[in-house]
Amino acid sequence: MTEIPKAYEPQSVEAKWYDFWNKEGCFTADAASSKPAFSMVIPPPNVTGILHLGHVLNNTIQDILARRARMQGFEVLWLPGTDHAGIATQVVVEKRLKKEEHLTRHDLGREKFVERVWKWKEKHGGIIINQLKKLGCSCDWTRERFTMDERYSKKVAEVFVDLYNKGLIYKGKRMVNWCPVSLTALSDEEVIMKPQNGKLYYFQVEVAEEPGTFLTIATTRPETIPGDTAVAVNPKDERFSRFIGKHVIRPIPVELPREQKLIPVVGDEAVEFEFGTGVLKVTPAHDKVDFEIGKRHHLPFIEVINADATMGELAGNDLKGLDRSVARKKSVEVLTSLGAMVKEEPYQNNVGYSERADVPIEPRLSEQWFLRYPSQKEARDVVNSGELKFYPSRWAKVFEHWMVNIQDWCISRQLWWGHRIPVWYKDGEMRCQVTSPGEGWEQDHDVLDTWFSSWLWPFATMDEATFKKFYPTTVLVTAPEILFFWVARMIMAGFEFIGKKPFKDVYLTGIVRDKLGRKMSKSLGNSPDPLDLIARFGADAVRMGVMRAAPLGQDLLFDEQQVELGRNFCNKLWNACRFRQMQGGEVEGEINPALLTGDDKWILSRLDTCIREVNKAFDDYNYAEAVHVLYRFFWNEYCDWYVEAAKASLNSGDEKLKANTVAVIDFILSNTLRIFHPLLPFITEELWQGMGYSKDMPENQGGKTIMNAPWPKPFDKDFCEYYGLNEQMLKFTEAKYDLVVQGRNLRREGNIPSNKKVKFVLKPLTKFDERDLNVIKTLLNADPLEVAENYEPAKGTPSGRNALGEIYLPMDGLIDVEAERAKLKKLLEKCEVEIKRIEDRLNNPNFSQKAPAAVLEENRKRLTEWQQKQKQSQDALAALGA
RNA sequence: GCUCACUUAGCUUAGUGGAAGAGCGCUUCCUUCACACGGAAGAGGUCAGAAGUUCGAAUCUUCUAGUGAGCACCA
Repeated sequence: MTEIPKAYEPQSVEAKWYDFWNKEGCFTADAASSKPAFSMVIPPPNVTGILHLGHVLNNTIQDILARRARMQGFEVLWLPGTDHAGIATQVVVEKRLKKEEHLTRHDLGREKFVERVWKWKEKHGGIIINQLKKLGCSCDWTRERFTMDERYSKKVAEVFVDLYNKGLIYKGKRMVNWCPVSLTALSDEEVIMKPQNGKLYYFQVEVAEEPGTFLTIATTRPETIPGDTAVAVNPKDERFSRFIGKHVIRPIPVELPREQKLIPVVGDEAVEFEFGTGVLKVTPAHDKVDFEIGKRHHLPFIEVINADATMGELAGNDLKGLDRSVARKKSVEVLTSLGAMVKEEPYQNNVGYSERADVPIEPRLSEQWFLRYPSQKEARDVVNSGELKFYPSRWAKVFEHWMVNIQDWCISRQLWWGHRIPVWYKDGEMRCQVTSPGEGWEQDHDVLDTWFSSWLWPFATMDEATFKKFYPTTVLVTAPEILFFWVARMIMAGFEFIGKKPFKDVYLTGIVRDKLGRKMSKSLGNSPDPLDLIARFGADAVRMGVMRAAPLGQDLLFDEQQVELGRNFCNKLWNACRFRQMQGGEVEGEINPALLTGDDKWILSRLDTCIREVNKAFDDYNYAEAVHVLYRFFWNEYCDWYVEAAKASLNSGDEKLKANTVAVIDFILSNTLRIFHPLLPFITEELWQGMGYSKDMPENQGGKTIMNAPWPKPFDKDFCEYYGLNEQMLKFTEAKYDLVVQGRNLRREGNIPSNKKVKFVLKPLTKFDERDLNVIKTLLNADPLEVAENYEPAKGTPSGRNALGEIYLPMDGLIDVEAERAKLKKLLEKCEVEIKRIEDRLNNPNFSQKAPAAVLEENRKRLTEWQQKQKQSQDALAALGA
């Protein structure tokens, strides 16, 4: 590192290193490697997708996992790719077509339109991939896949044929969720229930057999009256059971002759006494529950709503052609004019909305393909037994709940963009096979639900050699929103088609919200653009900010301040390395144990703790904790204490001592950079190379890139012995720092500016060596630091004390005996309270008999400490005079 | 309606039975030679409420209140 800017400038280094890694093949997995495998498949973003903070969270976690695993000696595959996203993509291209050429897809025709989508994909589909690169994601781009790749598509068709042959896929006319905008069926998972403020309309119908007798019916959908083919009551309902078997006169369409308006009253247990009037109108063609009732009582199915949610011919003269919402108002008018309206009241209910088009779905009778889920038992067993783990574990329950209530999956979509259903028709004959049976066979017009291809992602993306080495994958990292859409289905597919689970662990991230706890959304405008954040703060800062804010198992409240903190941290790391550079000397010299100071040993020991804690946090997928540990170690322990203390040695004039200190610094920094690399890949590479730590190193020791440097290991026993790391030394050093804090406090209380050198007196109660005294002097900015075993302070000299000794700040003419006395009294009070509390506890026979020995020991030790402190304070108070 | 989370300092949160911790923010001081994207010292908490178990509860149990999510839905 020659020219070192004062502040870290991420913009100038990120692209450089990403290109370097990519060009050097650092991300490419070797299927022939003898190293143990670590593999992940990326949750494929939609090709239409644009990077949002959810992706950042998700992919940063995966990148951390991948980079750490590489450093730990695994052969890592992180397989990237994109999803063709049926509806989403088709809608995007259709909109564009309409805007730019005023054409609909029907104007172009199916073949031409699909061609257009492909062209669009080639041109715009890679945006999100490039964004992931900006974030630093170390995906194996040589293996990038798309769910409509030729090989992948073939696999999808084969799976369909296989399931068909097993009798799990069937075609049937059923009630499906119909999206009147996209004009396609949807699966239950694509329907979102939303509360609506609507109205409950009460109208009456005359009983045909008893003229003058009326039944009142409550409904939210009066426009479906023309489709009613019965009225249902609960057979146990004494108010109405006598009407069962009779008929009522359906009021709409008004123009029909009386005999065509007669519909039967049926008895069905599904009708609830309490709701509305207890009388239910039954519209078998347009409601799920009514469909079931209709089947039970063999009622006719009259379709009165068209595919586009306008009213059909059978709705009658008053309603036909109207949109469903207009028809609702119109039907109320008609009922009113007939004198059939009783009342309407405000009513809140839930209505299913199409996830993509955001309009109410229409339950619609339609011919679709369905899948009875395969390998359900295996999927449930593997999760229940803990053989496949969810993190956090509560998601396993949510998974189980869904599996228990699982419904057949409607897999056909009336779209053009997607995998076409591999079924062929000719002369009323039907065949299910991957390729056309030959001349004259026409393929089914529908395509498959996008998720029908996504659920094969963990293996359909892998070639034979890759599969052999890397399946099953190690861990899947994804958002909980797609637990049912994707995760559950992949588990079943894994068992059905491979006979093995697709991944060992599933880590479900939180949902990213804004700092007020609201979901990120375009309409709220509270969703920051990650690329903008990267441009302003750097990718490392964004990664750190997001990771720091992600508490385990909970949603993440994002605030730009977090990213700012990440940037500040990078700057700190940068400057700490700069400080090392300014010391000069040999890079990574040998550490001589004989020359180690207490501070050196302390920071080495803290590094060891840091490595252990970070490893545990990463193994638990606890990223916020890992960041917290790293932050504490590097900023609070290394920079705030060690570097400041080391300045005493560095400026001592003792060249050997200085060289040894620099060697310790190099050791710490080399480990720090490596342990930070998964989180902060760019800055650590820049510093690794710039500091010269890569120099003369073999490739597997980080010679080419920090990516290949070994992951730091906790120290073993021999290491600790060799360098003299022990508990006693740590305690001493920490007590030394405590004395410093107390001394600084005196300075603050005495209103002495921190940049002013001032005389401190240390009255030692134990032996300090020269270097320790020098450190205390440096840290206190004391000059001189007088050491006097028999120091007799003037009355009122501000003081602090602990087991190592007493520290005084003599102040000429500014002695405030009262203040010092008050301080000591306050301390004594605290001592009394604590001593009493601990004594009471120890004197309680129940406690001393039942508490574990370690706890007892701990309490006794604490008691001694407080008593010692009490004694010291009493002495000091006595010295002040009464 | 059912299920599951969550409630600790102004904010975001760590803490699964044995002295209430962190970051941000706040107060005061400091441009001293790595860093003002910085340094130093502080203030701030009846751990949502109640009852119980225990020698001992932020932590376990039960109830209550609030917040959030998922599932099921009544026309």
